[in-house]
Amino acid sequence: MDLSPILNPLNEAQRAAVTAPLGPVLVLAGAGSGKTRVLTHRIAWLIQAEGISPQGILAVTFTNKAAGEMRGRIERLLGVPGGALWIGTFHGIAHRLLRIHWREARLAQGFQILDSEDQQRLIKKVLKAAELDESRWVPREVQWFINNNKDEGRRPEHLKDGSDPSRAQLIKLYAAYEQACARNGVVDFAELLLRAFELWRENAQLLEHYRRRFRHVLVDEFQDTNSIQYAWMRLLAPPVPPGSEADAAAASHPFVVGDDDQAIYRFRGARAENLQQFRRDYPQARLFRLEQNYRSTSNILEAANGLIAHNASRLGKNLWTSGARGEPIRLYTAFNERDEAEFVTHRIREHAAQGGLRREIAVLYRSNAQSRVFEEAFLSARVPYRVYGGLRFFERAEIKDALAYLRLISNRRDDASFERVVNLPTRGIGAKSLDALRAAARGAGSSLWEAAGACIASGALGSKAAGSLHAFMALIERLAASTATLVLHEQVDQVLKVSGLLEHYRREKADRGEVRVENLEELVSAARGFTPEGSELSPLESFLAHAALEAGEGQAEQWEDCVQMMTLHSAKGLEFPLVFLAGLEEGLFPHQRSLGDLDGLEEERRLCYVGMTRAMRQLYLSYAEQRRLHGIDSYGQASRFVREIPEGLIEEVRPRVQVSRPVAVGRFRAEEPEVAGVRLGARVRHGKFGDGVILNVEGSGAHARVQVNFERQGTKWLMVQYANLQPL
DNA sequence: CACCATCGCCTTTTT
DNA sequence: GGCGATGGTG
Repeated sequence: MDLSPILNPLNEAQRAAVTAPLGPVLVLAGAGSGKTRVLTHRIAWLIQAEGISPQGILAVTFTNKAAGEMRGRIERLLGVPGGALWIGTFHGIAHRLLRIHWREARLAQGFQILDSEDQQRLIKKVLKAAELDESRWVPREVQWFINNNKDEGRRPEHLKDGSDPSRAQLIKLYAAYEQACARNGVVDFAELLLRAFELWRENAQLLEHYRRRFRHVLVDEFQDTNSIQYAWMRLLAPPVPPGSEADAAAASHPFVVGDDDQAIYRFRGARAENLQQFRRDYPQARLFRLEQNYRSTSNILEAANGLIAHNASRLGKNLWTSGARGEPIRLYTAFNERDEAEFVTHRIREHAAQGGLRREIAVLYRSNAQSRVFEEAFLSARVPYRVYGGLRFFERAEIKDALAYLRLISNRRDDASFERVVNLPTRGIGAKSLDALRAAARGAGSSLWEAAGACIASGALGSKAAGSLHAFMALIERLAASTATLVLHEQVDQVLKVSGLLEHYRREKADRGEVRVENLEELVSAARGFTPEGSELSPLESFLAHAALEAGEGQAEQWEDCVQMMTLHSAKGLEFPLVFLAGLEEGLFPHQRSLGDLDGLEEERRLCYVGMTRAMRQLYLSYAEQRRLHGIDSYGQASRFVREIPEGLIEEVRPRVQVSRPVAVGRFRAEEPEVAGVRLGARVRHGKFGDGVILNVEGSGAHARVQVNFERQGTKWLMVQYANLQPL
């Protein structure tokens, strides 16, 4: 067999990792060092050189995008379809297992998946049922508590309240939420993982089956695994205790690849320590380091190295490149966020004018909300762009409405879907009737659907409401029966029409409704283009699971040459010749919420590192001195990350004033504030409130307002015009 | 019960 | 700026 296509493109370190003898392997791979290449070539190597069947290989990634890419690369490498390989995200693979073994996992057949919004809705319902005040028990926090415990593998019965009454309440809520999920036949993201773990832990035979089948488990982005994912992998590929070499032939061979400097998912329970844990659990593991970067110029790499060196908790490595020094990193200090967007637009047009492709360009930002200003600028300058993430297709309200009908058709017990559409379009089933239904369902421990049937039969509802409800139930039953024989997209189409949903949105006010109708039509074509996989599910069920697991990227148009816009998180694993890293301001990036804690700050720094190392040839950094966010203006300072980049690598771009040394902290334009003494951070005296410090400035001229933190009175918003502030 | 206007709240990142 | 809760009106 000719192995040269597998081995030739590799450098020495890569080749060593790819051809490592069977046994546990840990690859520490820096940004741009060919991590994905090593993973895919290892798989090809296993198949072609070691003679491993593709069926015996399980490859796990974190995003659907990465999974798709890996499958494509392997197919190209081997020249055959990689259908037999199990490649997917942790969630996707867990889902696949649970579909096959729903009985053993004690799940409902045809269980459905909650996305985080669905989960939050359900939590709100649980709170309501428990008659708890949402201001005291914030749904987000309850959600966090539940998910966090699931990510650590803890069920309510494992938790101790430590005689803390509010903790005790949270534990109760967790338990109540679990019951609600079971009643409704639904499963959230964290549950997929935990359930798949418990499935194996509690079914020795099943586990044995999969251990025999998947001798080769490859995990990408290992620094982003959480406790339960690690435990799951360890269960599948258990460490061989020293001295039991006799079993070596039957051993599993985990091959994990990661980079502690790119750990950016701590907020959802990821534990970068799993890299070290792996070395402790698999002491015989071979360690490979990939430190040669093939992506970026040395300027960019040095800057990124310099930045990340400010993190204390690192395994440590030194990325190097033999490539050219390249152009300096450019820093643009924008007047405000619109100026920032215009600057970027301008540079993009220059790039295009010189024959560059727009798809070579990425605009990266910390949070999705920042995309809007760029979109507006690109729109008016007619720069084609594509936004990744943000409001995704399957997360749109009208799509979720349609999916709720479909879910109800495939599972009557899905209360969340029931509530969502029982009165949409309005059919005379109001809050009162619903209250009665909920009470009945709670009393009987049944689903809303069952309670509805019972209430109609017992005459517990008014005759009008009972009639409407009956009509609704008949509609669902009719749809279920009449569409059962249709192909998927006709099924979806029928549901949209017969339910009245399409008509409802058609009648909605002008443009808003129009977009929604278009989206609903898009849903039909999505269904048309959908190929169900696996035989455990009906096409409809399969489609619904797909909708939850893969929220679907926004408007595609992949063939068009577009500027790529995305958050730093979704940029991981990608590379672009030209990168704009925007919004580098204290409070925005690093984000306000991480300023207080060191671990959070280090994660933000890694995020910045990830962003910088996406750039191949050119990197632009920018920040705005004034930014309007959530409707209010505030003044910002350059992010500390800018200052942490070694001097001499950055060149400041200043169309108005030439300043050589960048980023003096706390500097403001002299001409900006129009009222004397009204500057951020200035001390002022007020006739009534006493002395204070200016925290924020909003508006200008006669409408200018300032937020002042008074020593005695706390913070207040004042009209500059009337406040008569004395600068101190 | 439906519809509309208003107010007050929050606001990171993803499967 | 966007959402849900709330309250008033038809």
